[in-house]
Amino acid sequence: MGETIKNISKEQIISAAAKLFRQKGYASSSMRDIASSLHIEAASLYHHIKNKEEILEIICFSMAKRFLDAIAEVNDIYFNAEEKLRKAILFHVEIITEDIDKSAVFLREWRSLPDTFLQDFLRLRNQYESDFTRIIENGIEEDLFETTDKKFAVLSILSSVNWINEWYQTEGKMRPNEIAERISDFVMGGLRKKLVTDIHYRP
Amino acid sequence: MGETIKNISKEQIISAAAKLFRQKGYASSSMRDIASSLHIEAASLYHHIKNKEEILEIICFSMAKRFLDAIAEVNDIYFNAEEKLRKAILFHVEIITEDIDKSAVFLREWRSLPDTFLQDFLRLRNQYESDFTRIIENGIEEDLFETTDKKFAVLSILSSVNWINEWYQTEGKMRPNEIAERISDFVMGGLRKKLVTDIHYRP
DNA sequence: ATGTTTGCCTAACAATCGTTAGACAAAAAT
DNA sequence: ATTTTTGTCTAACGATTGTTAGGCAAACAT
Repeated sequence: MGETIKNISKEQIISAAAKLFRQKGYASSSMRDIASSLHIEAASLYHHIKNKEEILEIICFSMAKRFLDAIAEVNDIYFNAEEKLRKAILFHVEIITEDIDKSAVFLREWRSLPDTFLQDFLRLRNQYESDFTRIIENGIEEDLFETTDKKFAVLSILSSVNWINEWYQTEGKMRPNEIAERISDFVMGGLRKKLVTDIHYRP
Repeated sequence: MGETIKNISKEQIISAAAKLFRQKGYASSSMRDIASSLHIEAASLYHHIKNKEEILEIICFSMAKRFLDAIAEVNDIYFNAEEKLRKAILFHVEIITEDIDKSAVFLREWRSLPDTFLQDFLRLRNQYESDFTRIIENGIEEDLFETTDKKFAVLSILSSVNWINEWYQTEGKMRPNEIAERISDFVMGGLRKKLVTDIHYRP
């Protein structure tokens, strides 16, 4: 018969699970589904992982870490608020497009985390949001941005960036930096041609 | 003992289900969960509905109809593209805030629809998107809007509007029309103070 | 060469799932 | 007054769930 040893790694299990979780959702993906996508039996998974919830935890928290590390880097390096915002958006898009499966799980399936982990997770998510908000605040202080409601602006920006997870395809022709640029342009106010200030515009 | 007849309506079942589907997701909400939230037994549900999937179908398609009717009304009544866009956003926000449970299911849980219904559902969703896109196109023709990528603008707008489902609370102080106004303002380019044209700005 | 560890397997478990059958009482229709 | 319909119930079904126990062969350590 075939080899009995296939040496599946923990990372392979996580990736296979993420792919399924994205397609069918966490609750609808069984351990047998995950196992058979790796051509092993469900019981074999437990040699590598504690249980099903651990898989979800690892995906959600590793992605959270990536996002938080990215925005920390932005705040370390750049000073100008617009540069910061553009770079933050670029990093965000890059992280999402680098692994659409895991980022889909991060964005959608975190609700299935057990209660204690859910609280930690939401803390991290709030941290990320407030780091983003800080950038907008910087922009306002620098007299670059103008917005009535910071919180609102951040949520609009993040929702736009997160939405790319719904339609992005690796085979697609649009590269992450193109996507990030278009979102940035749009966010910076690209849609409307005539602003109030344009009333005074003289070429 | 107590009354044996409670006369639960189909709509009560749908609402109770929507509430649970929002909290725990479709797959993680059992028929017994739905039943016990109505103080009846699971088997009793089947006097009112065909099966579990039917509940999801009804929620998803009734919400889809609301959204499509709303944007059809916008296109019937208004002519100016900015008015259209603002009204379309207002209706969208109103529909979402009117029933956060059902709209959450519409936005998140449609993936669990059986294949045939899923295709119909996505057709309706694309219809809505292209109705929205048409408004942006109108705006460009009217020389009101300026955007490199229409599809992109629409997706950004819709994602921003849909995101309110994540944080909106009925008890919150913000009314739907306030929310719609802020989103509209933001979308119309409220964030950035200094545009390229502002280089030439002379007060 | 021998013993230990690793990585898979088969088999089974209790729990829970959606759903159906059939009984029974209240309400409505005749 | 009798029949029919309606809305619930209890009980059970087969399937599937996450998980555990225990076996066995390959790989590794000594």
